[in-house]
Amino acid sequence: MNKQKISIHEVARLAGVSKSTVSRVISDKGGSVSHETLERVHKAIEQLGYRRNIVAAGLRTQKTYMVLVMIPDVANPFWSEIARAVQDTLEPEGYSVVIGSTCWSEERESRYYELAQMARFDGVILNSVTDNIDLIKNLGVPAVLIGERTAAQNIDTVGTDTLQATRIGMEYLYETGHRKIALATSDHGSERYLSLRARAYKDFLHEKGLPLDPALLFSVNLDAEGGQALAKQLLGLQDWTARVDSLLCGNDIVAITAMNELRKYGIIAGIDISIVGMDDVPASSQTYPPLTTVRKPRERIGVAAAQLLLKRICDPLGPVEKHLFPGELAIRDSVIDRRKKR
Amino acid sequence: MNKQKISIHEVARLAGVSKSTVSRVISDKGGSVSHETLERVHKAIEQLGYRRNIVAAGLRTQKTYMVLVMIPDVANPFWSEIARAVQDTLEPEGYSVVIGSTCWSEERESRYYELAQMARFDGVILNSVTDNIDLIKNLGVPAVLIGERTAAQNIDTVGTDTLQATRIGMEYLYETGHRKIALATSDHGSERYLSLRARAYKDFLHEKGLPLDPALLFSVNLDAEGGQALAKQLLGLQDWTARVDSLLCGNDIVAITAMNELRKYGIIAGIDISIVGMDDVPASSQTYPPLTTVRKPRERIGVAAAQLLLKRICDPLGPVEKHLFPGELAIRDSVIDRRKKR
DNA sequence: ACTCTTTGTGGGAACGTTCCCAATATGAAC
DNA sequence: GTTCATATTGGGAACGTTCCCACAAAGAGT
Repeated sequence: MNKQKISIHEVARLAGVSKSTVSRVISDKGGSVSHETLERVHKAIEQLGYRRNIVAAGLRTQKTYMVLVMIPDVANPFWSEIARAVQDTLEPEGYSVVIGSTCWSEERESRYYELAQMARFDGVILNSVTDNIDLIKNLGVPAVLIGERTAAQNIDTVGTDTLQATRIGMEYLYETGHRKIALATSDHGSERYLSLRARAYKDFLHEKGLPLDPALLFSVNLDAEGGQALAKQLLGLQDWTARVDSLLCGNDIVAITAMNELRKYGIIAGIDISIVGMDDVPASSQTYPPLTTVRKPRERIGVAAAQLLLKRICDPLGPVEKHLFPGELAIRDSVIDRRKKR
Repeated sequence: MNKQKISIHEVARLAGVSKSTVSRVISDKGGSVSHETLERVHKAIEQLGYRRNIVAAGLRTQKTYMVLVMIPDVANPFWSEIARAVQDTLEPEGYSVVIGSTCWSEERESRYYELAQMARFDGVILNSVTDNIDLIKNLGVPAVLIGERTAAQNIDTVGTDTLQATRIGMEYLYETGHRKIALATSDHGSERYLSLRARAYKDFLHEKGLPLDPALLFSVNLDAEGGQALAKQLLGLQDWTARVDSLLCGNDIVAITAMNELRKYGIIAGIDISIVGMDDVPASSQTYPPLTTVRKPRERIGVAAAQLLLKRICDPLGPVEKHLFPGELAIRDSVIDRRKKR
């Protein structure tokens, strides 16, 4: 908190130039300033300890060069790695990236939506739990969605191909001899994971001529508590050992905590039941046993989201784009090879 | 991107009042406006789809009501939980909290320092790797440090009592019969963890009359790679099994990855070697075996940091405060009870 | 010498909001 | 009726920077 006001006026006075010249020296756009004048201004800046007020610049230029990345769960490395990739991509372009943590809360989302609407950010990259897609569309600021939303056909979107990712998890379980596969996904947002993953799951079962047991479709929060709940629900399923030989989870956090919860009851992943995660966060290779999972290419997602946002900032009226990247299997030790038993 | 300019002037015109009256309606400070006028203004706002420009308000009031939390490793739940506590504390006070992820990079820190200096944030809460403490002191914006820095005696600080936290880890190991304790800490920042934890470590050994083997002081990055490096360095230590019976790690991430790395060589935590972590992040109870660790009260840290920042914003010249909270043991299964063998 | 182009500089106004102060009206107390 | 206090409103200026446009000077070409 400087007691002495130091704006470009004071710098201009000391350097013996106009405020326009000072502005030309300090602003990103610049302009022609002679070398001699440049030095005089820089010396005055240093002498006075002047610091540019970018709020003022932002008001004049209508640009803040700040981008908000709204992520629902900071503690999940999946999201933090996406944020990092966004950062790596946007910073060289002159943008500062900050993270808004929404904690899966619609109220917290609203708070950041308000900031975005009120000229605080030049763009927003987000994953959202809101059912009110129009809210995102009407932000009045360039936005890129991470993760498929069937209701968001006219918002730029980047993500993993949920159908394909779920499918390769199912395929791997099938190929390793599993026939009684349970699916654990999320009921956040009515048209989200539930329908896409459930669809892939049902399609696959149908394609292989396997029966669909609706009770094997679990809906839990995609966090640690959800993983614990999943284990409990599974154990509470009547005659579950006869009905379930494997579990495909909506993310690694759920898979890991379910795995550890089941161990408390003597049920060991990779021995008694097979478990497959989704994401391939760093922790999944650190579990015991290491978790087989479907890797989501989060760096690619982050980079693509950032690039799409840059494009949208340059051309607000350009065509909507959607980039879905395939997942890939990361085979570790949590899946039993049941083919030996056939 | 509205094509039609809608500022308070347009609202005022439609509502048949002055811009001052519109400002009184929309601004946080408010002012007296008759009920009838209030409704007219609100109707005009809705009709025009007006959105307040808080960048403009920020320039006038010299306040943005945004607080930056700079954290070095978003993927470490320790930091994300602190950020959440900060958020929970500051949001009801009218501040919006955003996270700047520095990724242990001094260059990235600098970037956010610049934003802070240039009037973008009302306050900053940070952990920092920079050796240039004056940089933080001269931010010109209220700042609260998380984590002890001996060089930062005149910056508000909140953290865990590193000496005490290290001590109770050592005590627990000692009481369970360990006499050859190795310490893994970080060399980030020359006066940081290394000296405080090393000091507590050396003091404790001295107090118990135990010999100090300098080779048992490991310095690694406090991340997953560091944990792997730690395991390798330990195994590369000549005659290590005779020299080390336990390992106190600088954080849980290091402990967990070291534990898993050692397992690859048939060395099992809780059976062949004892391992204690630091932090008690959620993952530490999910390991196999679950990790004994020193819990850092991150919610308390986050709340205290936020409160200290509020105080600093209100009174920039008030006395410097420092709050160090004690760690507490979270005893799980990674420590061998060696007392039976004495 | 004259014309054209480029470089460099300065002043004014814009950006959108808030706050200060003056003016007016109303109500209560004497 | 007079005085005082409060509620309400409006206009101007401030906040700090950028950009537009005008002007002057210098250099190159004819």
